[in-house]
Amino acid sequence: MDSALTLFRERGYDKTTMRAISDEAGVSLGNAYYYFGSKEHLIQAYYDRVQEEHEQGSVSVLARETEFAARLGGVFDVWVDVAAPYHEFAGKFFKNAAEPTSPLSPFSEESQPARQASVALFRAAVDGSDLKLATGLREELPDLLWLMHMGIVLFWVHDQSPSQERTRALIAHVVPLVDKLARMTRLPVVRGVVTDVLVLVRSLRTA
Amino acid sequence: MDSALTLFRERGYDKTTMRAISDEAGVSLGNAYYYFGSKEHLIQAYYDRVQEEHEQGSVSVLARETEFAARLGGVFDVWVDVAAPYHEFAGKFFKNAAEPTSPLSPFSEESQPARQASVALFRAAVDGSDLKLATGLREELPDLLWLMHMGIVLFWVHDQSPSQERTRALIAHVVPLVDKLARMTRLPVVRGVVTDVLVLVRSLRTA
DNA sequence: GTCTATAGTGGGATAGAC
DNA sequence: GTCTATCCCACTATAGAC
Repeated sequence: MDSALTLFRERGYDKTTMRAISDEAGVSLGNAYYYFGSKEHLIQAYYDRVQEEHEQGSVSVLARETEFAARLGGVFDVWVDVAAPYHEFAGKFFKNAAEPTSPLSPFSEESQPARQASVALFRAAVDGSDLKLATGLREELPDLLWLMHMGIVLFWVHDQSPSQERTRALIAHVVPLVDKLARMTRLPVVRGVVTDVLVLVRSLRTA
Repeated sequence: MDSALTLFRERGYDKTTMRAISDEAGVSLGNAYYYFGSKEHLIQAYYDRVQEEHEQGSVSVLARETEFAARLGGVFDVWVDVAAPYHEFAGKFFKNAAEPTSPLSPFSEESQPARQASVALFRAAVDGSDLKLATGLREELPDLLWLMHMGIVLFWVHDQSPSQERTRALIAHVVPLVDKLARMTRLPVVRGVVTDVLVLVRSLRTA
């Protein structure tokens, strides 16, 4: 995995052959395939690394901040920081992850552990905050925030601005909005809609 | 393109070789490559076909319905109908479209015409309806609905239920919710949030 | 400029010996 | 578990017909 990640970074995903990776790792081609079912499976290393660093990087943010907006924005920002080094060929990764049958898909069975770890991060951001929510929403909100995170990732992958500053601007704009919306959920007028959303989210999850 | 689409449908994308496609079309392999730079370029045929049929199929819906929810749901449903025959290999198509550098990406320069045509469909759904909106929202809403459409497509690609009934259920649940939300935009309490969203959407588009 | 035929190459993936 | 040898097929190259 280390060999693969190094070479991916040096030459890009497409130009890195499985033969080069196995050579670099000092094993035979067949042996590489014994451990990794396909070239795409090696991308899992990148995922796992980003996921792990995202968790570690978020610790200090979540320890420091108490306001919901600061916690959420912090967690989003940390992801952009840790993912940055691989932004150039993240598109290739993303392409492979986008296929539903791929084990790399963020919605796949195989990536459930990573997904749950990520959702847990957002749950921590919510739970440790000052946020007061409509009843029932507290349970589902982390999933919705994870989904929003996926949207930000999609934006980031397409973001060609220097240092991905457009993505950072998006986060800076979106977070206060989410904060405002979340606090509005307790208003009587809004409650009906919140209930509808919760019913929808739950029906999707159970099927 | 017809040969390719037929074979993709019969055996799937991976099991269809370029040789088989060129044979089926009665041309040489080299000639197939003369017109299509790669196997993936043939997917463009599918993309174009769905877009065209989506427009055509939506005409009768938009002529028949006047209520916003019915018009929007109709347009969403028509897409699921026309895309259905190719659902099995749609994942391959989607994979291709997901790469930011790909001309097939729905966000790319090259697919701007198709994207605008699609947005126009949603604009028609809004404009011909009974819907009353907060000022300013009428202009941006079609773009937001197109984005929602992309979300539904994402769900559809991952949907393994028979006849993609989960996607249809999603549409059936989401449309009334959107209708409700859209009508709420004129309420005083909600107005502030609507303005925030509009500012955000506009700032993203101009950059 | 459009097309055919044929002969490659490269690299992802696999079979099967050990 | 590790290897070598091989398959398969997307893709390229080329030479030439019309």
